[in-house]
Amino acid sequence: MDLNGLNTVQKEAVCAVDGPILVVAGAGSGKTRVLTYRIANLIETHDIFPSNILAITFTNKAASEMKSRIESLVGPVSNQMWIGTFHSICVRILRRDGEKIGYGSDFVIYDTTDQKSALKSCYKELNIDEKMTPLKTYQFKISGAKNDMLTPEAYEGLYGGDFREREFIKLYKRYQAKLKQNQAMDFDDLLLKTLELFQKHPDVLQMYQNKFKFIHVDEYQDTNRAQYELVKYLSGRYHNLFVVGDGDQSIYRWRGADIRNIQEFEKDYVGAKVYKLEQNYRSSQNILSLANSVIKNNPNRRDKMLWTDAAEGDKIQYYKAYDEKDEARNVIEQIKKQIRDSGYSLSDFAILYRTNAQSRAFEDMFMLEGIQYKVLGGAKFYDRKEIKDLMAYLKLIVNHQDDVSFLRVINEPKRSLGDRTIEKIQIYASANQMSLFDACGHAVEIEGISGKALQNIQAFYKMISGLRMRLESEFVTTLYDDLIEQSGIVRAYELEKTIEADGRIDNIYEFRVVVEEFEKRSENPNLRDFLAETSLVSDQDSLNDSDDAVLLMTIHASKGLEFPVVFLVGLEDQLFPSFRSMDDEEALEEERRLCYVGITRAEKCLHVSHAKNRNHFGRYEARIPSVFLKEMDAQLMEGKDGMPEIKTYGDKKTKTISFFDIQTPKKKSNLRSAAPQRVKAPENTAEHFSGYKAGDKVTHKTFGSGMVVSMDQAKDMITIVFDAHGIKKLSASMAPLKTVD
DNA sequence: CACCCCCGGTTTTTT
DNA sequence: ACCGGGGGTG
Repeated sequence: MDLNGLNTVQKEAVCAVDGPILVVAGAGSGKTRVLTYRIANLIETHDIFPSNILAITFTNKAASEMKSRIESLVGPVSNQMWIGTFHSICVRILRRDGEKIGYGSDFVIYDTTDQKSALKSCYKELNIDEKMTPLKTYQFKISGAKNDMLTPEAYEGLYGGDFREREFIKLYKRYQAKLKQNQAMDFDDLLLKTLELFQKHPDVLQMYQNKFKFIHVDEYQDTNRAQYELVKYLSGRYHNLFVVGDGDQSIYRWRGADIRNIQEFEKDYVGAKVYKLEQNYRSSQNILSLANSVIKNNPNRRDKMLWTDAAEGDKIQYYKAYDEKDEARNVIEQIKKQIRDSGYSLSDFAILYRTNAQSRAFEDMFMLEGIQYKVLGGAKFYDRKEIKDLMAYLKLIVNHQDDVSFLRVINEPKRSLGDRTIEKIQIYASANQMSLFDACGHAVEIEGISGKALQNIQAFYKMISGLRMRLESEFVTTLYDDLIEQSGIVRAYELEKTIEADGRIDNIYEFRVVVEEFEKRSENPNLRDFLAETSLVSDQDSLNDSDDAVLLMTIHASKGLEFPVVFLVGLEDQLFPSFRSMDDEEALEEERRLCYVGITRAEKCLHVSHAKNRNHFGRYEARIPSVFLKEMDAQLMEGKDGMPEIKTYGDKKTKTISFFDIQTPKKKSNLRSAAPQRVKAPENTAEHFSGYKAGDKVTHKTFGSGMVVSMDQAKDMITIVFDAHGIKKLSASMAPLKTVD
């Protein structure tokens, strides 16, 4: 194996074979290279069977890229190895052995919309009022419980004593029962049910433990508790676990990711070896320095300092826009200028923003100028009504227990089957313990259904059953064609004769291309796998290198990607950082990491901008610049208006690391040796902790009086319940707190 | 009983 | 863009 293309640390990490290994990989430090070479090296130098290797990536796109890179190094034997996202690997495991925990191999996956529909039925059955508690509230709460790995029963054990939780517990139980009855799992269930399978069936677990002698996890900083446990289980026999990640790029706390998983890896896995990749191969010196000037404001981080051999590069281009239209106009002006002067092409540019809604202004302007662009995420193709309807049809064909999909399509297109008729079917189904679809097979017996309604129900039943019978023997594309023909969905849109309906028809045929591509690519194409794959696509998966278009996406969606020129836009208070992170230290730190991720996507040139005014929910509002702009080192920036004026009204001057501090390896090593002492010295904060204990009454400058609930000395965090502001987590050493006697 | 039109509220980030 | 509710029509 030729490892000459790797630097010393990369080589060391690649060549370390046994035991737990953590690779702390800063942005752009070549972690994908390390992962691929490590796996290729296992196969080629150490004669490990590819079937004994598991690799977990963050997106399906990353998985297929890694797959083809490994294949180019070791050849097609690599097909034997398992590589995919946590969710897709769990699906694979559950298809095989799910029946041991009550799920057949034809279970379907519910996305957030399906989840809402299922919840809505539960609301109805339990007489819960949507106006009192919006669906979303309980939807988040269920996901939160699942992120903490709490089944309804476990949740009840913990909180059952609280009468305010009773409704939720009832709902959560009903929801899980409904999913099982429908033979459906939501995203969180894919992980939890796999864990349940491992817990209840040690033989299954053992089989996988023996199989996966070498396990790899990318983006380990964004694993949640369930994923952590899965990895722990799977690596339980051989302990050959190779994880790669960067605490500074942890941006999914809100969906349960726990940064402690990476921070405490060495504690969790005794004898772990740690390698730090600190040389950046992606960005210019200026971009890197800017990133460092922002991220260093996070108090709780692992010591790490990225450096590069690259030249200083262009200064960061700063622009203060009048409003969001002016911001978009400037971006386009800059793109045109750089294409003209520096020979870039459209696909070299990416526009990164905090929220999907921000894409609008840019899209309008690109459209006006006739410039090719592509928006990742946001109003997704798969979110269109007609695509969701077709997906629901396909799910119902695969799994006729799926009442949620049934309800979605029974009267789409219109079959004169309204609320009353469906209610009658529901009553019959629940009285006879069968699915809504099966009840349609007994439609003649249902009282009050006759005439046209009866005929339509029977026709629907016949159509779906007919398609189901051909599931094994027919091409997926043939089934799809027959479905759109027999369901009459296209015909109904044709009759509308509107531009809107024509657009929907186009989408239906575009979706056929997706089916076709799946069929070509799969070894054993079947509808079940098509649905799973389609349900688990991420934004990045739709990325196509051959398109020459400017890319627009959220910073979250840009994770793991890189672009020659990046526009980081909308750097405004309340927007980025988000207004939701204002009261919460940890959330603010996560926003800062997000900013760091955005900056480090850029290779050669970075533009940052904010608008003084912005249309927000239809209101034109004055905006103030983001605290992150304040933290950026002004010496690295230039702009039309000279230096960003915001630097002058910062309340306290933040120390800026000028790029001289990290430019030479000498200085770098100073920083590296100095910092661990800071991290390893909780004594510094111990006095603050000795001042507090749980139950202490305290006052806070802003939040008023409250009581200490708990403390986390390692993280310097203290949790307090304030009388007027609820629970807050604060920095114990920094927060303006006083004890009250 | 089903269907259509109109109107208003909705958006942090996502597998 | 999509959904729900309200109200009118057939």
